Amino acid sequence: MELQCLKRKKPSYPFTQGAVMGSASGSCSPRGGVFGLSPQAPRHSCKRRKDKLTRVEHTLTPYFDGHLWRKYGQKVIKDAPYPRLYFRCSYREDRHCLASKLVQQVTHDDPPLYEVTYKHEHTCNAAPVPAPDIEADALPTDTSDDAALVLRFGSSGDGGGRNDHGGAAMLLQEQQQYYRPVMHPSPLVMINKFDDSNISQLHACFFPSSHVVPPVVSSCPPFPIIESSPTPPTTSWSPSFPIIESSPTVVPSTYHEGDMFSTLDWDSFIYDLDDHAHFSSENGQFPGNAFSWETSDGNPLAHLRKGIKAEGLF
DNA sequence: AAAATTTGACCTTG
DNA sequence: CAAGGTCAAATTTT
Repeated sequence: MELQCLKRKKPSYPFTQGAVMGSASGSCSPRGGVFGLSPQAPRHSCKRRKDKLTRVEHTLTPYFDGHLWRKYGQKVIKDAPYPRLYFRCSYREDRHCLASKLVQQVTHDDPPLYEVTYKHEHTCNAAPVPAPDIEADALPTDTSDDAALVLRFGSSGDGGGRNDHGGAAMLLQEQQQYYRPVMHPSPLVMINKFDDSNISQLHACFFPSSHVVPPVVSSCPPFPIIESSPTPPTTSWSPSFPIIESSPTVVPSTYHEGDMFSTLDWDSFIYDLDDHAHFSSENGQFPGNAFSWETSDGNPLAHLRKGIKAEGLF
C-alpha cells in the first residue's frame, strides 16, 4: 500500500463497539470454517489466568482454534521481536460476541510458537469448527473461479463429519494469510486451483507435520474422491490432471489412530500433473520429477509425479 | 461490490 | 509520557 490515510476523523470515544465494516455473513454456520488443526489441545499448552475473562495459551496453531476471527489491529510491542495481532470474534456485531484474542509469536522456532491470549468467552453460539476433518473434497459443485481440492491423507479432529465445502477454500485463505508452512512430509495436502487471468494453476499447501495431530477416530471417504465425484459442471473445476494410476484398493472409511497410514497404499496413487501444476518452494524443486510422501517409518504415502514443487505460500 | 486486512491516528492506562 | 489497545480510512482481496 502506498497511500496512507493522512488525516482521519477524530473518533468519538468511548468506542462504540464496532462499526467494523462488513461482518461475517449472518449465516448460521461460520463461513467455511476455520481450520482447527489441533483444537483438542494446543501443543505446549500452558494456561494461566490473568483474570476470569482471560486465558493464555501457547500454541503452534494460533489461528485455527475453531472460531472465526476478524483482525482489527496490529501493534509493535516494545522489546518484543514480533508484533502483536489483535482479533475479535467475527460475530461481534451480529451476535454481540465480545470474544477477542491477541496473537503474538514468541519464538522463531520452526514452526514457531505463539502466545494467544483470549478474552471473554464466545457468546455468539457459533459452534467451534472442528478440526480439519475436511475430507477429500473436490468441491464439484463450486461454480466460483476458485475451487479447492483437499486431499486428506490422515485424519484429525473430532470426527464431526462436516462436509463444509467452504472450508477448503477457507483453509487456503487462512493459510495464505497466516501460515508459513515448513516443508515436512505431512499427511495433509491441499491443492487449490485458481484462475490467474487465463492461466490455471494449482497450489498445494503442505502442512507442517507437527500441525497434524493423529486424531482419535475420524471418518474419511474412500479415496480418491475425485473419482467418486459426479461429473462436474463445466463451469467449475474438474481436476485437470488425470489420475493416471489409481489403486482400487479398498480404503476403509474409518481410520483409527495408529493405522491410518498403514491401511493406505498411496504408492499406487499417482497424479499426472505435468502441464498443470506450478509449485514453488523456498526449498527449491523437489529432486527429480517426483514428489513422494512417506510416513515417518518410511512407507510410501503418496506419489506425485513430474516436477512438482511444494508451494510454501510465501 | 462486498468483505477483509492494513496501518497510522487516537485513546486509555499506568 | 510511554506503551499498549482500538478505530476506521485506505487498500487489498475475493
